[in-house]
Amino acid sequence: MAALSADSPAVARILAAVRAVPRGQVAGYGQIARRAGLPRRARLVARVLAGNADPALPWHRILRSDGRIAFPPGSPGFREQVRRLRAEGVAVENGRVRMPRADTDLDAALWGPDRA
DNA sequence: GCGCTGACGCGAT
DNA sequence: CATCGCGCCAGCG
Repeated sequence: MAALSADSPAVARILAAVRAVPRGQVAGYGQIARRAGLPRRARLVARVLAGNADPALPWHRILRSDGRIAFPPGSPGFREQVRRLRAEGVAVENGRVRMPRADTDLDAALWGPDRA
């Protein structure tokens, strides 16, 4: 059967975290894992997405922590992801996306919102 | 049971 | 800012 237990609570949380990413926005694998309550499981997130069968799942909004597309440049998955992101208005340059910093909140807390 | 591989992450160079 | 190397976890031969 499924390599990954689709009914596993961990997997369910991961999928939920992925679906929680708003349209036109992106998130990192590690970020998703963290939101799912599974720190250090970024690779697990990747594996879950690889095995997903839900066309409604916004898997294309998931990128590496540095904003880079996880697929090898030029590969089918790569092009498809770029295509979907651009369709949502996300600027993709050279296979990468400007990430709004995972810790903007912390930065604001330390330096102040008007510091920028 | 062991070792390789991968849609990862982060610090060091 | 681009690369390299090492660490982490889970699936598969």
